[in-house]
Amino acid sequence: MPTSSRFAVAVHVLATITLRDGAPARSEDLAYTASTGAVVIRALLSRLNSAGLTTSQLGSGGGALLAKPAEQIRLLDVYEAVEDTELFTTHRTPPCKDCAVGASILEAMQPSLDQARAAFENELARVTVAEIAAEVVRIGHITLPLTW
Amino acid sequence: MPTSSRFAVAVHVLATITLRDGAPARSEDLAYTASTGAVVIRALLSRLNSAGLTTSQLGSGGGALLAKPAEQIRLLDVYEAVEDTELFTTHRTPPCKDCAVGASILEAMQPSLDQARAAFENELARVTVAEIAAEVVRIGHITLPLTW
DNA sequence: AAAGTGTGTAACAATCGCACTTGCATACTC
DNA sequence: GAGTATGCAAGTGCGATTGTTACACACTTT
Repeated sequence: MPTSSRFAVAVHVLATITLRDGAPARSEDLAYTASTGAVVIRALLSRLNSAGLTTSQLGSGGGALLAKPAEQIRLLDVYEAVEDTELFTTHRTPPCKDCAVGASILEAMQPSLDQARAAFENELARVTVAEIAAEVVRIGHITLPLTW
Repeated sequence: MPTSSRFAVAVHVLATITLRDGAPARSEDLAYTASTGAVVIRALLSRLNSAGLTTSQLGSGGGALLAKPAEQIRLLDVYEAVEDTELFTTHRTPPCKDCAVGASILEAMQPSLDQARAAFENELARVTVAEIAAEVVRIGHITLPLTW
């Protein structure tokens, strides 16, 4: 039930773009700070674009930009844009329908799992990319605007 | 990230043992209701044994038993006994320490991630195996004691 | 004590998703 | 038009999960 590293990297990328304050961020530069490859970042940005969180400018001087203010991007939005898998994985092959327990175990568990997921998502909805970016500035004593 | 079905299967197994009401459950039978192999179940039970949730009886008529009342086994206990990975996965290779954002992004995110995880775990701590087993009985109109 | 039963564990194959890399087409800016 | 940056396809490597076979060990029953 773990997340991929995409979520953490996506938050990293979005915080970085936020602190660029309007200057486009190239995928190659983003890849450098995130210690990964430019193609990985572009795949990530492709998901963020589809979710309406970022846009991309082609050509010289281009790069990634936020599609809306960082204050309006919640970590939950990032999570949903980037994660494919469900928080809870059930039986690889469905349980035996002819067994007393197997026939209803999934239905019996579902409300509890849904509540756990809801609590999880509520917390991610309470934090924005802007707040993460502010924390980065506070912790790292960064002087804005961010170059690299 | 590849996700594990162990948690769902473990709850299934524990609920089944609960409804057996003291009669040992063989790994082979547990494997049948869970639509998997006996060795998979035994590996699962090995973890549950180590966590003090179940015990095993060898020999003829043997099988798995609860180590304590089902009312005292929380879903959180099962989760911790069975899941290896962290809820959030961070960068595969740590972010660039020489970059303004890379140097502090993990520290900046951590409080938020911890809160989400805590909320998630709190919900799992509120439900017991006994309650799941009772739900199975209610939904499936099962007549106790459970045979197979 | 001997036979039968069930667990515990090791070793190996198969599968799947993630991450990385290369290469190239496409689109935009200067 | 030259240069730059994204978008995407294809193939590799890796690790975790799951499934399978095999076998040693321990306990119960007769």
